[in-house]
Amino acid sequence: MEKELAKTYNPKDIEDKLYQKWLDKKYFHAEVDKSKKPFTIVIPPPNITGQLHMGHALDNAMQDILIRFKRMQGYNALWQPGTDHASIATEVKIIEKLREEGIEKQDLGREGFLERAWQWKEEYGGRIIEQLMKLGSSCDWGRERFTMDDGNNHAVNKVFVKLYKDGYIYKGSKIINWCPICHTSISDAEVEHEEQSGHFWHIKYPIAGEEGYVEIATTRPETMLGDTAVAVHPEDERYKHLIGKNVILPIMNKEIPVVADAYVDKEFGTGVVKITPAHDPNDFEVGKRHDLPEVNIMNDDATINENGGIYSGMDRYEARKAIVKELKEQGLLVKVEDHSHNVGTHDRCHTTIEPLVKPQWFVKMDDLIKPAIEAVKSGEIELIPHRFEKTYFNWTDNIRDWCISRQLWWGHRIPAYYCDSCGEIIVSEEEPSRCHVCGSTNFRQDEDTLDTWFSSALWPFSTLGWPEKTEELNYFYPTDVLVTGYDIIFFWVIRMIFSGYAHMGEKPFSKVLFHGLVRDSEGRKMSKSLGNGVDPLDVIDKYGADALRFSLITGNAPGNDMRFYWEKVESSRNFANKVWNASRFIMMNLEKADIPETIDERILTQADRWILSKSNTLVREATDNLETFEMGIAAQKVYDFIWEEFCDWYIEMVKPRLYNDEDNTKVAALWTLQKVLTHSLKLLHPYMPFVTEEIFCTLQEMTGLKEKESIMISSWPIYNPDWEFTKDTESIELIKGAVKGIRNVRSEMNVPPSRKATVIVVSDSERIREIFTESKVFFATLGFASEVLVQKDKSGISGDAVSTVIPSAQIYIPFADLVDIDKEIERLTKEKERLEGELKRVKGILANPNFVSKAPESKIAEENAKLEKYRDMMDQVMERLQSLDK
RNA sequence: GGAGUCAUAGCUCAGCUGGGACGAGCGUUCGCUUGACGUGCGAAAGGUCAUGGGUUCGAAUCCCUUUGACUCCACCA
Repeated sequence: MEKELAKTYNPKDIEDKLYQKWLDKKYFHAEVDKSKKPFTIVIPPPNITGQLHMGHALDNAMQDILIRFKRMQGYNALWQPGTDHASIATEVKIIEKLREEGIEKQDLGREGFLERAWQWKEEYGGRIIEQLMKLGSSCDWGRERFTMDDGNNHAVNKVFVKLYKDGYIYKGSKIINWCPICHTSISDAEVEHEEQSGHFWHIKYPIAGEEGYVEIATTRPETMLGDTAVAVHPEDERYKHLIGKNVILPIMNKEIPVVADAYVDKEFGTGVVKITPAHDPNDFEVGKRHDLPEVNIMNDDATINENGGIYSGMDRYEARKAIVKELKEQGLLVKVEDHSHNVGTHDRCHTTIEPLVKPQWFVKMDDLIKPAIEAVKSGEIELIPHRFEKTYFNWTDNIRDWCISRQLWWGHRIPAYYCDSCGEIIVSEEEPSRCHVCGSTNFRQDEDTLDTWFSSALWPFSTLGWPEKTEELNYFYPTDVLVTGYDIIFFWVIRMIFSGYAHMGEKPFSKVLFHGLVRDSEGRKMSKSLGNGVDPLDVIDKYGADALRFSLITGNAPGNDMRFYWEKVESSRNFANKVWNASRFIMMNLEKADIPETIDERILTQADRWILSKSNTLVREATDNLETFEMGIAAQKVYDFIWEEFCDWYIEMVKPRLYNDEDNTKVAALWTLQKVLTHSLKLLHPYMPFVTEEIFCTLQEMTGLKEKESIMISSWPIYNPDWEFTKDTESIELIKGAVKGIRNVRSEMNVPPSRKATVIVVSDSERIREIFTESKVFFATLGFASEVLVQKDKSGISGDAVSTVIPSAQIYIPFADLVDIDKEIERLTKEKERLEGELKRVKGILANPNFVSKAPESKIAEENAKLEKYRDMMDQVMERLQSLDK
């Protein structure tokens, strides 16, 4: 034997070696080949600042499973990899690092900062890729892309200019979400709403020129510095008389009008609302409707600016306190109530966002989104599981314009240029040479960069070469499946879909497969602050990538969150070890024999045909499950088959034949072992690529059967209709039942395997007797029988035997000295009661005229067969009980 | 205020389009140096499928109610 497998499976010995081999052989590489059907997945590009976490591990394991499966099926499978510049996340990290060196971002200036950022990218950008490799990901690394590489920059600029020219991108002063810590605007999708307990301050605003006042209630008293009106509902009888009059804004001592607007809820608060158009999205709208001035009272760091009078320079919360204090002193504070309300925070830093009016760039969404809605509605794009369609439509139906400008440096700089002399805005891919209005040649490029999702929205086609008309684009686009977490439906999935239609005229992918979050063992989100994260690399180090992958995709339904358990990884590792050892055993036997590629199928035994049949069914089912993305179910079936049917039953059944050189069916056993093992390894390969590859290669070397030099390029097993051996399957299931019965009896009586005994099978059916006669040998190894007698009647069986009943046969084991008649009666009585229950159920259902008339025929036949079976068993139990009674 | 998910063995979860829960892993109990594997083998205990209704010959599975847990969306000051 050239190669030998170690006694226990050690992933560390083989994983890196095999991955390197795959890379060297370029198995991951896909070339355009019109003779083959493409299957394409684009990776959700991980962040360059990122460390591999469990979410990545799950996401990539799923993609790798699909890609490997399709590759083996003969598709030209491309898994397109790459990384994301992740503008704000990266910029924040770089700023943190600079601070450690005592440097502020501003000190470096834009150029200097970007230099550092690229350095960072060079240093860390490759790390996450190496980590993905550890998982076994079969990405076509030669095609790796980055959202800020030249091609992507080109794509981004082209899209921006095109959308601008077509009127979909505009610049406008609107109220946006401002993060006072990150000093940038953020989109609605980046705002997280947190329930916070706060207060409701009731404040008097005196009516100008007359006695009295109105009482308003607010959660943010500091914004009153920027109030430019108060509003009441037009139909509110209490305040109708005030409409058109003025009130005096306390502290600022300025007159502001009372306007009528239906936005005001009469029932809520006092029914009078202060209007601060520059600092509240609703008020902004009201302000627009009533043509109110917008008074901005805040700086970018959320301190009060010069418009805030004496509060100028104070932080927003400091100012709040001071203002409340002042109102109290002036007797204008009516009361303070506790109040819990939703506060918008930045999803990155969790700072309370500040709505501010600022000039920003937006994408007009109402028309662009239409094809994206239609695609999912019509089923052209399928979301799996379907329930996410509701989430999807919830967002698309309430779509708002997308704020795409960010006040950051790391990212795609907006390709808009301002003429120095006349201020004309020129949007173009290249810096313009002269102004088309005034002829000036001096321009200033817009300082802002684009939302990081602007470039990722183009990912499915930009990575394939767009805007160039590459043959890759032509061949691999649209891609087949997108695999991602449900948490980025709004950020990414929707934007890719509308972008695909807008720029390619076609969907970016046909299916989106969503998975959930990987939580810790207590169900909490894994997070840095909790310190409960589990590093996938640690898991790989301890148990291997195969075990990690397997444990992540089994035992949970698609789209559901799951918990991480070390125990589960361990059990997956044990499974890998099981496969390893079964293979080792098979190879130990194969090496001494010469197995032909095909054999005369007439020498196959019942057991051989049974396992071939089972394995054949498994091929069909596991393939079907994978086709419908039920990976966990497919994996579970492969696991059950290998461990139970193949290892615990078939291999054990076949041992006597292997140890007996005289047995002329030995070659059939070896042939079957090899065949079924190969099929099993292939079915398992997408989940456990490393262990299956190692075994497959060793097996090939040993047997000299050179199918392929790697399992990952071998062909996926195909269902063979000639291997449906129904009769043999029934026979073996009967034998299994008998063996189980014997083991049960022995175990209950505490008879150790070392004590052999005669097994007597009694059946009046000739067919049953034949089955048992052919399979006598199994009882020796599996049921610890010294000899097996198969007979028609009970002659020679005395009362002091224990027995077990299976359909159409009775099995006796004469343990003369051990038999405790009372115990035997007790056992049989228990069995009798069980059968009585079954019979009652079956008889009941068959006696129901509605069932008999309405249920499908097959179901009725099934129930009739059961009835017969239970009756037969019952007869035997009763007979046995009577014989013991004497 | 909308929407969604979950509630099945001690624990974590599977159970697809309705047809007996031979459910899975871990854990528990008992027994095994069976010539691949103790990361193993065999046997066993353990569930009125949250609640109350409905549809059906038949419901863990479909519909509604209630309770409890979670998540997402949302401009009620």
